[in-house]
Amino acid sequence: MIGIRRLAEHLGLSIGTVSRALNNRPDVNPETRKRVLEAADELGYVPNQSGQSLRKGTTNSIGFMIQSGFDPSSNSDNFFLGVFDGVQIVLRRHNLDLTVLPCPLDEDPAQYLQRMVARRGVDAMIISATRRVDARIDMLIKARMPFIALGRSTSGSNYPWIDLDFEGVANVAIDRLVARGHRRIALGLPSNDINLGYVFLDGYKSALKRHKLSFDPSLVARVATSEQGGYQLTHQILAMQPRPSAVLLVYEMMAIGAYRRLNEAGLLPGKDLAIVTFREPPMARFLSPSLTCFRMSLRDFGVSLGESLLAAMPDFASTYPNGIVNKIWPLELVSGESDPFMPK
Amino acid sequence: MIGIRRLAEHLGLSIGTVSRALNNRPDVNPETRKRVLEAADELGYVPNQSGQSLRKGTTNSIGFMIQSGFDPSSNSDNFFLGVFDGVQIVLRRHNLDLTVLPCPLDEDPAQYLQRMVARRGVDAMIISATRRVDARIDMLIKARMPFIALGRSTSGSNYPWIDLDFEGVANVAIDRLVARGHRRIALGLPSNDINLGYVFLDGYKSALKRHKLSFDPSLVARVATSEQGGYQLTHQILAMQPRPSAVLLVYEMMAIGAYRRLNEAGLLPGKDLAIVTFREPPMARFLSPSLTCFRMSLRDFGVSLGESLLAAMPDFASTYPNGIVNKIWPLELVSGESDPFMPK
DNA sequence: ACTTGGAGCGAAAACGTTTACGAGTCAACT
DNA sequence: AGTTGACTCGTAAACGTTTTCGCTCCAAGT
Repeated sequence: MIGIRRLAEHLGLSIGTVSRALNNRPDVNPETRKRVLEAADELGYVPNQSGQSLRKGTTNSIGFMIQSGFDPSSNSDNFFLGVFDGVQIVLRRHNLDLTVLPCPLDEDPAQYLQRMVARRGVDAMIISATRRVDARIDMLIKARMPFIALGRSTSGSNYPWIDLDFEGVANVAIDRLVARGHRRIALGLPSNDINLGYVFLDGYKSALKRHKLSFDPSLVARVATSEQGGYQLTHQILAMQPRPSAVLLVYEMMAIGAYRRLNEAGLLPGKDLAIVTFREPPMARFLSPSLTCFRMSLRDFGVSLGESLLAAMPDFASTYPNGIVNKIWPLELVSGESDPFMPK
Repeated sequence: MIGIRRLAEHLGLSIGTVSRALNNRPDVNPETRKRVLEAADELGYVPNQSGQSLRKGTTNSIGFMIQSGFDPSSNSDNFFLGVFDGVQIVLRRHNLDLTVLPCPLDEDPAQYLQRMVARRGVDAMIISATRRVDARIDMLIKARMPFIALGRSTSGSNYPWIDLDFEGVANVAIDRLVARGHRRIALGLPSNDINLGYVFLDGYKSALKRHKLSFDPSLVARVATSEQGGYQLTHQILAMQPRPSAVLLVYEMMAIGAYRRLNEAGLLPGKDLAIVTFREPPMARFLSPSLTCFRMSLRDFGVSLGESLLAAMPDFASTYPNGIVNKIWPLELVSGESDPFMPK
């Protein structure tokens, strides 16, 4: 493993000059710079991460915190793998590396993040699964660590975030259901403190209002964001009098549970209960009837996430001069057969 | 952000003593050690990662390389998230952190790994999606970086790996299919160089041999490890004369495609073609008929992975004195309805 | 009383970089 | 001819730790 010292000796130069050559400083002869770069390549010199960041106070890597383990509220498909890819497209352009930090299931997310931030192992942070009140946000602001949150929160005041368009989706979904004759539309929300539950509810309410339908709190259920939750929710719906004719689900896995409960009762999704789900589950097209849901490009989303993060980092403020950006990511309707026109 | 220097000043001690106190060295008064620890806690001192690893040559963090992006041959989110959790259970016991390194889709995995290793940002590596001949293995050996591979390979000679029991699964599956009357059993393998394809084929062959069935190469197809691949494979099977009565698929997503192709042809999985799949897809129970497949505990697997890695690290050889360990992880049959007894 | 030894601590070097500063050379200008 | 400035490059300090070495102090042994 070769260091800058041996590289300099090999070239007959001082380590200072070699360093400047490698870092594209102006005050080095183009001739020598070329020699240095060639030698570095030949000897396989790679700067030592620790030495570099100790001196510079910067690590050239970005942390992406996720929760590890089987959290049923996590997405069912390759959501993160897709997003990582988009983020990296942006980061690689600036020689930044992405390191994913999976918070163990049994550790408090804020404490885990605290540890990671204090170690100074990353220059900036992406946090996911944002809670309605999320201690991590105040913490990051206080620690002056640039970050972006994947999801809005009521914590903090003015910080960068990017979120999916839950309100838009709720509105489009309700519009569609109403147009198809539905009036009593149930809503399945997550039972935990994930903020999207609140935003989704807002969209649901405002859409109802536009259609001059009254809001009935008994139609809103907060259940586990899993197949189990969907099963249980559908069980409740079947017992309601009068029974809702449609249900809007925020998590795709819930739809699977809903299908199962209906099948068990000898009922048909789309016939006895219309179902619309938020994000497209990977098995959407293999469900029968096909599920009406919403679709997004994970890679594009990741790219946008990366760019918004860089805009929040002082070192890149010149290339991404947007400052603090808050963005709402749109989704596209995938029309299925799980919510046909209501039979008379 | 407070460093050891200011911590020492605050205590009226030298930084050497403070460091020794924090690191549980013997030559420090228990009284002062207590004072130091309390002050560190109070002032929120956390050692600077870069300084520490520059001096010690060790980073206290383990890298887990995965492929980011939508590589259908890679496992899904849920697989890795589950494994991460298990790995961390072990690592946290030794104050090690897990950092996941997602290799961008468009970068050569070996080069990416090279970069990560040369930067000295991690003490050891876990690599996944092992190829039959995998440049990463020789590279890691040459760089003297402790590692474990998730999957066997023909590269290298004696290195730690842990792999799923593909041969066992293939044998159990074939036994079951044969017992149910099937004689012409097709096999769906990945088209890329992932090693499991070869191992799985070996298991398939040896099982056939045990049952004194001849091996027919025209029955094994190498297709994309995706739903598309399964669709295409089933398409081929339907055109065969005589048509195989069963198919054994190595990737769960293939089963989805198989179901779809059969449905399109007006045929029924399990009736017109028996289907058995390797690993349980998350939607296994919602397929109709339910899929016969194999199940494993991701967390337990992760724990074993973590322990085997530690055994390969010189610093932990005393606590995990197994040396280089190669392990085959068993899976459990989940009996479904997709491969019933063959009708006469 | 003198040595021995251990316990506890401070001083300083070292890890691999980057960068501020200064020194040297040489051409161009006054 | 002397001054100026641009262009290269070397020197050395600094980043925050850990660890080796040696020093002091004091108790215990001779």
